[in-house]
Formats: sequence, C-alpha cells, structure tokens
Amino acid sequence: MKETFGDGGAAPAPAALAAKVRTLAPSMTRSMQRVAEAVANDPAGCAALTVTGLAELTGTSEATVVRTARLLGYPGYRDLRLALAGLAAQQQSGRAPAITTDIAVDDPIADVVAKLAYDEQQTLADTAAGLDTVQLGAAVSAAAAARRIDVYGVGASGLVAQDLTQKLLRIGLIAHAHSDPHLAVTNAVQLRAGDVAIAITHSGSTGDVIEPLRVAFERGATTVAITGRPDGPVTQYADHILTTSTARESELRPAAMSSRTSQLLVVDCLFVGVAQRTYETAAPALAASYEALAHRHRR
Amino acid sequence: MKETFGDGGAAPAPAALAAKVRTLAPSMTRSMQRVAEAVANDPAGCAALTVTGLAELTGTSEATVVRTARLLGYPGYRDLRLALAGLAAQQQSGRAPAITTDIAVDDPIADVVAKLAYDEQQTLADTAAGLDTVQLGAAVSAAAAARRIDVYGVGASGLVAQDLTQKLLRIGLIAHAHSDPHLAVTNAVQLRAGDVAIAITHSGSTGDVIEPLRVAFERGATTVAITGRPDGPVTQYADHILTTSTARESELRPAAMSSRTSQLLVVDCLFVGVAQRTYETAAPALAASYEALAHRHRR
DNA sequence: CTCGACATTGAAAATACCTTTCAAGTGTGA
DNA sequence: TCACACTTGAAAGGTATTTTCAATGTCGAG
Repeated sequence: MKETFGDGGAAPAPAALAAKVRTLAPSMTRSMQRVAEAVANDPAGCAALTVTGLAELTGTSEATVVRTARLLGYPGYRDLRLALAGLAAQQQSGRAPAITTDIAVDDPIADVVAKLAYDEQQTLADTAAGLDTVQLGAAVSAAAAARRIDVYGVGASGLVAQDLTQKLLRIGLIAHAHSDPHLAVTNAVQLRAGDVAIAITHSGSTGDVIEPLRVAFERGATTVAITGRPDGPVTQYADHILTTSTARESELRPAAMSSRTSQLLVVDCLFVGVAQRTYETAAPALAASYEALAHRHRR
Repeated sequence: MKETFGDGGAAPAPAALAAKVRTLAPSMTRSMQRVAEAVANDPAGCAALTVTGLAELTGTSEATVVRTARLLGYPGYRDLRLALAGLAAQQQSGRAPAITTDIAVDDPIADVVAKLAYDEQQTLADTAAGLDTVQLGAAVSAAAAARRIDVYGVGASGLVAQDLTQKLLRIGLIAHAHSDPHLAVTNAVQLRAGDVAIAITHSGSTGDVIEPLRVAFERGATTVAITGRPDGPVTQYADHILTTSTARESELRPAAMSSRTSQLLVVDCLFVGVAQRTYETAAPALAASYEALAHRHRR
C-alpha cells in the first residue's frame, strides 16, 4: 500500500511556506522537521538540490524528504522544488530598492548595470510624460512637408542630430546634420520658408547651436528646439519647443548621459511621426535601404 | 559524441527569458523556435509540464525540448523548468498589462510617444537582465588598463561608437572611433597586446566591422564585441562578448532603433565601469572638461 | 524488566523523468 | 541531380524521484 500523508485539501501553497512549516512542525517527526527547517531557511539553496542532495544535507533519507514534501501539501518532491524555485525568485526580486542611490566608485559592476538601466528607464518615462504632443505634432507636420531639414547639435547632442538625420535620409527626406558651427551658419543662410531647422541642445544655451537656428529663423524657416531648458536662450528663435527631461546627475554619471537618452526618444518620436505622414514614400524607402544593406553582411 | 549547444558562458539567466528567446531565435531551427515560443508565451504553463508534455504540446520531441533548453543557457530541461517556475512566480506577483501593440500608421502622436517610450524601457530592462556582468567586468578591466582603445561601428552603430569614444576621451583615455572600414583596418594593424578593440554591430555579421576586429585580434589586442547575435561571425574574434537585446521590430520601428538603445546602455555601463577603475584620473578629467565647456554657453 | 504493538527511518527496488544516441528525413548549394 | 550538412524524433541509456519494505527505535502493559 501507498503511504499517504498531508491533508490533501490544501493546494500547493505558493508563498506561505515558512508559515506552513511552523504550523505543521508539531505533527512532524524529528527527521522531517530537519528537512522542513532546511527548506524554510533557504528555499533558494534547497531548490538547487536533488532529493538525494537534500537528504544528505539534512542527514536523512530520500524517503523522508519526499514524505516532508507530501506533508507540506505537494504531490512529491519535484513539485516542492518547483515551488521553492518560484519562492526564491520572488523574494530575490523583492529586494531591489537600493537602485535609487547614486552610482558610487566602489559599486560592483552588476549594481552599475542595474542603476544605469533604472535611471535611463526613469528618464524615458519622464520625457514621455513631459513631451508636449501638440508641439510635437506641429514639428512633425513641418518636417514631413519640408523641402529640406537641417539639424544642429554639438558634442553629445551632435550624435543625436546625426541619428535623426540618418533616419530621415532613410525614408527619402533631405536632411543634414551640422556640428561645425561655421558650416551650420553658412548652410542656415540657404534656408527659406517651408524648410525646417532643428536645434538640439540640452542646456538650451549652446551658442554654436543657437546661432544657426537664429539665422534659419530669420530666413523664415520653421524652427524647432529640442532642449532641456524650455526657458533657455535657444527657445527665442524656436517656433516649436520639444522639452527633454533633466535627470539628476552625479560625478560618475554626467548629465550628457541621460539627456542623450531623452533626446533620442524625442527624436525617435519625431521620426516615427514623420514616417507616418509620409508613409507612401517612407515604407518603400525603408525597405530599399534594408535590402541594400543585406549585401554587407557576412554569412 | 555528445551534442553540445549554447555558449556555455551565459549564466542561467534569471528574468530575461523573453528577451533571450528573441535574441537567440534567429539561430534556432523551426521546431526549437516553436518550443522557445511556447516557453516565452506561457512560462507558468510550461513549468507545469514534463519534457514529454512540452514536446507533445509543441508537436516536437523530447530531444528538441532539451536542445532548446541548452540553447537558452541551461544545463538541461530540468533547470529550465526551475527557472520557468521562478519566472512565473515573479510575473504573477504584479506586473503591468503592457502596451503590446505595434505602432500603426494611423496612431495618434500621443500613442506613438507612449509606445516608443514603453518599448525603449522594455529594451533597457531586457538588456540589463541579459548582460553578462563577468564579460562586462573583463571588458572594463581591459579598457581601463589599455594603452589605446579603438572602436569600430558603421551606420547606426557608428554613432554609438562615437558616443563611447567621446566619453572615454573625456576621462583622459586614448580612444578612437572608426566608421571608415579602410581606415579602421589600417589603424587596427597598429594595435598590440594591452590595447583594446571594440566592435559594435547589431547583426553580428557586418563585414566592415568584423575585419578590423579580426586584425586587432590577430595583433594580440584584447577584443570586445557588442552585438545582438552572440553566435554571429563577429564573436569568433572577440575575447569578450557583450550581448545587446533584440526587441521586436515593425515597419515603422526599425530594428536600428531599439538596438541603438540597447547598445548605448551597454556602452554606458562600460564607460562607468572604466571611470570607476580609473577614478583618480577620471574625476579631475571630467571636471576639467565640464569647466572647459562652460565658456561656450551664452549668458 | 520483558514483551509486543506501533511509529519512524533509510536502503534498495521500481518507476518516472530526463538525456543521449543514432538513423532517417529534409533542405541546400554545387 | 547529387552530395552534403543540417534537422528531427524514436528509442536506448541514465538520473532523479517515488515506493516498498525490513530494520530499528519507542513506549506502555503485564
């Protein structure tokens, strides 16, 4: 005959394992208590063990381990082990509040990854929440209809400018990125009504970027500023202002890092908006550029 | 002979299973993809199944299930199942519903913003979860001690390469970004042991980037690959592999967009890691560059 | 103090599950 | 069209889990 234990009524409890162990402890034999204790004390560790392993650890036998599992309400050790793994995962994920602190010089690399990822996620959420969709829509409309689009950005923002330009080119629009202030200005002079000029500057006060935008503005082009300071000097020449979020920075995490994340999201939104409005031409252009690149990949 | 799959280096990933499935999907066979898909779609359900059960559910064989588990980085199905149980428990204990739909041509601009922000956040989480901190640590150590660091990247990855270079320069290291494949190779020839070469390519098969990395590798430099395809050609010349996540893409949201987000996070982690290890020189260098820029702001 | 009934326990057999092997099927490039 | 490499599942081969069962220990009654 089969040995039967447990009340049978209790479903395989998910989380309240420690409690169950305490409740059932009095009705357990000595060896079973040892097993139950081990399980309650270190779910994660026990989840890594086989029946044999746990039996050895507790100085008992496989049979006892199985009996304990049964008493705790599981069909067998296999299922207890699964529950244990779940429990371990849960309580591990529970303890992750420490990410809010700054990155320290002696943080282990895993913490650095977690903190950076968290911060950037935060930045994205903030940016999305703070973005004025009306202004964005207006900028999109202007860009979609533009004869030509010039983008100004220096330093880290210069890369964002290039990113935007690359993508716009891919959907068949005419776009240029300028990080050389002189060339930017001389190009801005060529702009006229119907063209679009976009300045990207986190501080909102980068002279090298403001100057070409001013020229474009005066030439009658539609001007857009992507900046973290909606009250900064750059905005006085901007028809549309797209605000990026300013995350807290620390010594090891320069402002450039999160502002870049924020700027890229804005730029992506701008791009997708434009792609939507020019879908007829954008879709085949994207497909074509994709196709063209296939040849440059090795097998 | 024993069949061997998987990279072995990847530790049994804790949470980033869905991401891992996406990353590895391209290198899977059809039946394996069916298994992987089932696992990614319903971790909880699959955790309740035995190998045989999962094989039947997916219309494949036990062998295929085991192979898939291996490819995902686990020693066997047993361990995958444990991980699944953990995952199931985790995601049961509270999670947002997720904005799963693709961006459509007629989405209002506000939806575009929300979806893009959500997707990029997801990409960040996946990347952070899937990043091998051991590999990262090794790359950091090498870079911190390097005489010189060369970074290769073309197209969108070229901007990421520049971003990394800009930051490394700011903390006083000698770093160069190359997007011209000819110049990249001719520069790679100059590298020797103690130098570091970093290749950035989402596809893992961009010849223009692989070639200079190969040269650097053969010259004895420490080589690092930042790629979304840990099994791609680029990795054969890489001492350390940093895996970026592959998010689902759609027509309006090219892969380049999320891969860039992922790459930037990796690059940021690398940078911060290096800055930590070279803190004595990095801190004053950062302060100095900050100071130098102040003059370029108006008012 | 001795005996017997019963509970507890672990060794070992039996089973279920997981892993590996291998041959047949399938597609792919020369 | 053929040769080749890759993919796949059936079945053999191992492990882990479960069950059985006999040995041992416990405790109360005579």
